[in-house]
Amino acid sequence: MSATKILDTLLAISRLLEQDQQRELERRGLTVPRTHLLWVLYHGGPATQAHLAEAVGVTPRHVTTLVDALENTGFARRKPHPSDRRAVLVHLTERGLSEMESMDAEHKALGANLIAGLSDDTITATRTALTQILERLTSLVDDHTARAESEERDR
Amino acid sequence: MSATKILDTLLAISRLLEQDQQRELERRGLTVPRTHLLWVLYHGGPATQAHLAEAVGVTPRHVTTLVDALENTGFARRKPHPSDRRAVLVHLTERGLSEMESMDAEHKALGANLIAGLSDDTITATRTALTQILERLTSLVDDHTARAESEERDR
DNA sequence: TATTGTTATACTCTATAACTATA
DNA sequence: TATAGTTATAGAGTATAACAATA
Repeated sequence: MSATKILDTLLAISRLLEQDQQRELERRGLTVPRTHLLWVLYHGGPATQAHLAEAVGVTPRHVTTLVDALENTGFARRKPHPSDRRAVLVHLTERGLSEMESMDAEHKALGANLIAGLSDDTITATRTALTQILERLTSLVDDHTARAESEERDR
Repeated sequence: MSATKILDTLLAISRLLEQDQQRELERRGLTVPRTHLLWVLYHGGPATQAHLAEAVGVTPRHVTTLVDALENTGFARRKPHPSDRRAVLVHLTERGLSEMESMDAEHKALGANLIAGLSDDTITATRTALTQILERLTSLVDDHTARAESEERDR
């Protein structure tokens, strides 16, 4: 009984989730990074590109590319910032908003569907395990980040 | 207690696993798709590019690009196919082999690390839940694939 | 002087179509 | 005629560096 069984199953689930997500997005004319940006707008309201770069975790330059694409496909729009003439505010169009709403609903349905039929005990134990795994992974990634940064400083 | 809690945790874990993996690969001078190809060579031995395209799930043309990159960085090599002069056999270099071995070891260590300290009952329940989730996701993706294909035929 | 966004350039992943050499 | 791999072309994600306009 290999110790990596759970990790392997998690990885298999990750791949399928990503695969399914990508297909659903493609069907709507979206991509993962663009949707990530829309998601930030959906939850945080109109924002400057500098803010979006920070929130999505890409360079400000790349936000320009993503917003260009989202404007061309009608999911978002730029408008001038009311008080800072350097900046723009990016906001969802009606189409962008309704896509986000329906994706939100699909997400909730999927979550319920995947665990339907499992006993309460099983669900509770799973939640416990996943929470620990998430914590360990988080600290692991933090460690690696710290190490990478210290290596960078050494150069 | 939202029904999407487990799904959200799974998604968070997926993101971290991918993030950590990408950083480890970058440190070694690899990318995810290139590593996927090396992984196939590691487990299946030398292979033609046509076979790799099938195994990795990309176009034969793209295998050319990936193998070019792996040759340039010294992880794999092409050699002529002994009996078919059209084909080449791609095989790991020593460097490619040793990287795969160390990644394999790290993968096993990570799997053990993430669940260390959890009770046997918790682990068993988690395994049950993840197995069901994986099954449901698989059939869901299959459904979506079938639907996409039938839509394609309608065009 | 610092910040916001954009032009310029480059690398990687990925695909389709057309072509060459060989089966 | 079919198969293996490559040249040609293109779209998307992503980054750095240099630059304009504004703060």
